[in-house]
Amino acid sequence: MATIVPISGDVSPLIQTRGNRLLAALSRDDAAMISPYLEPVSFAVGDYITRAGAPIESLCFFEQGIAGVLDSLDNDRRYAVGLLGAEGFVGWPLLMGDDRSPYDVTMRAEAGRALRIPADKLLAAIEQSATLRTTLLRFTHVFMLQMGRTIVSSLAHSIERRMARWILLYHDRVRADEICMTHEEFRLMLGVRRSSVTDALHRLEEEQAIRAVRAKVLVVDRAKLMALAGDTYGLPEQEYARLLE
Amino acid sequence: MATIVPISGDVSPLIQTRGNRLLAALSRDDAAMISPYLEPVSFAVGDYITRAGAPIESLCFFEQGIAGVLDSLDNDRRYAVGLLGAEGFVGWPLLMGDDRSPYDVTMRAEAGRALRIPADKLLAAIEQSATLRTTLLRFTHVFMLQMGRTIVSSLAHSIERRMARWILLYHDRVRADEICMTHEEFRLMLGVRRSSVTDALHRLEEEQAIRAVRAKVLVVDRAKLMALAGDTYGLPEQEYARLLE
DNA sequence: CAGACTTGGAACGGTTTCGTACAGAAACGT
DNA sequence: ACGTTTCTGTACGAAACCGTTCCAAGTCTG
Repeated sequence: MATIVPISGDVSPLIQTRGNRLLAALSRDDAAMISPYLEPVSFAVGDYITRAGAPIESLCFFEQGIAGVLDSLDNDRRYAVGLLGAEGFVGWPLLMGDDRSPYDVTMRAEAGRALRIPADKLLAAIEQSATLRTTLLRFTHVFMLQMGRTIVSSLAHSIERRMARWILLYHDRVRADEICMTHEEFRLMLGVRRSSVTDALHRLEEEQAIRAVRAKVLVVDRAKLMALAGDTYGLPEQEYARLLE
Repeated sequence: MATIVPISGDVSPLIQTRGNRLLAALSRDDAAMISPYLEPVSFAVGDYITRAGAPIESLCFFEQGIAGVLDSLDNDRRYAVGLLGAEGFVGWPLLMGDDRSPYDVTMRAEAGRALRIPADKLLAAIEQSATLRTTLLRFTHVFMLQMGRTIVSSLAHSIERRMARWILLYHDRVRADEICMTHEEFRLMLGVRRSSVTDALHRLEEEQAIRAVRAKVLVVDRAKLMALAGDTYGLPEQEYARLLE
């Protein structure tokens, strides 16, 4: 069941290499500056990387797994505002002059592996190196673009089309066509009731874009998903490539 | 018609002083570094400050007026992803290592006045001063928080409640209880059809939260609007106060 | 003043989505 | 093996929202 399935259709523009892509993009000097402080950590699905309101004590550069960035309303329901994997890191508010995390960040879909660095070490490093700082800020910027597209997507598109987008975002961040996602997981992303998820999944299945089995989604036709997502998918990914490669 | 009406109910936490609040928050040194390059400009309603995809040649610190940050889908419809006024500036992607603007930014509701600085001058300045850089990044961070709340708002709330939120965001950025907003303006923010705006406005009027006259909304009961907006309003504003004052 | 344009109000049927509730199916613990 | 939990499918009426169209009222222009 944990079989690695080759990626279907077009290849995901985001995740190609092992390890964290931001770290891989660093210059030799920048990498040398922070690597002594990087410490490997792992997370199980559901684990919290940060909690809303808590001080940021360290930053995590993911090597595997998917982190969901969640905002909660009235201490009640929670909604995803974004998603990231091995292309990014968690703790960006620190670079933006905030010492607390505004969001819950939790592992989703698959277990995570990351390199963790203490906040003070990284702050010292970006004070020294403008190129390091720029690299990290560029990722933050791309994440902001993703948030922007989440807004227009939720305003303009039906549940089915928004679902296609989220599947793509997950697909980009796993190394297989098999994505572990329960309906409840989708509910978090889409902010809809669980049975609407069921219906939308069935529609995507009828269109042969995916196959859904218990707690899993199989990407069958990536091109079809991209057609459904329209412009709500793609731009942040292109910008990542342009700015960070 | 351009009469200045005193602000009703609780005072807006955002705009109290004249001039740009970020510039006002700068240290003497930081201000001295950039002020030689600041040049006053004005914009009419509808004017573009930046266009999506265009290189960022200058940054604008608003002193008056409201700027809407708009994303467009399939070169067709446009949707607002955020709003800012004299508490912020336009051109933040430059600080994040991007030289192009991802969004259209246009003047809304009322004519604008701003101080403009060439991109290269500002880049040089933030290279010199970490405090200047932090101040500007903090605003960007707060803007990101606003985007996050726009996401949860559009996922969780009805048109009426989302409208209450946008009215508050506008209210904070004008110096009166009179806000110039056509139904078409709301349509842009809410991503709904124009007649839904009409209906929602009527409901808010019935509840005595606002009064709507042609092309204008009068804030009558700010507390009621805040109750409707719930947690989708307030946090970014608090964070602005915490980080920038 | 006359015509053009912008803004707002109302109505239609149709679709999407909601809230809720219930039941079957698969996985899990013991 | 058994009960329990998790995940999924389905159904119901109700509400929200949609696209569209038409018209009235206000504003602007010449």
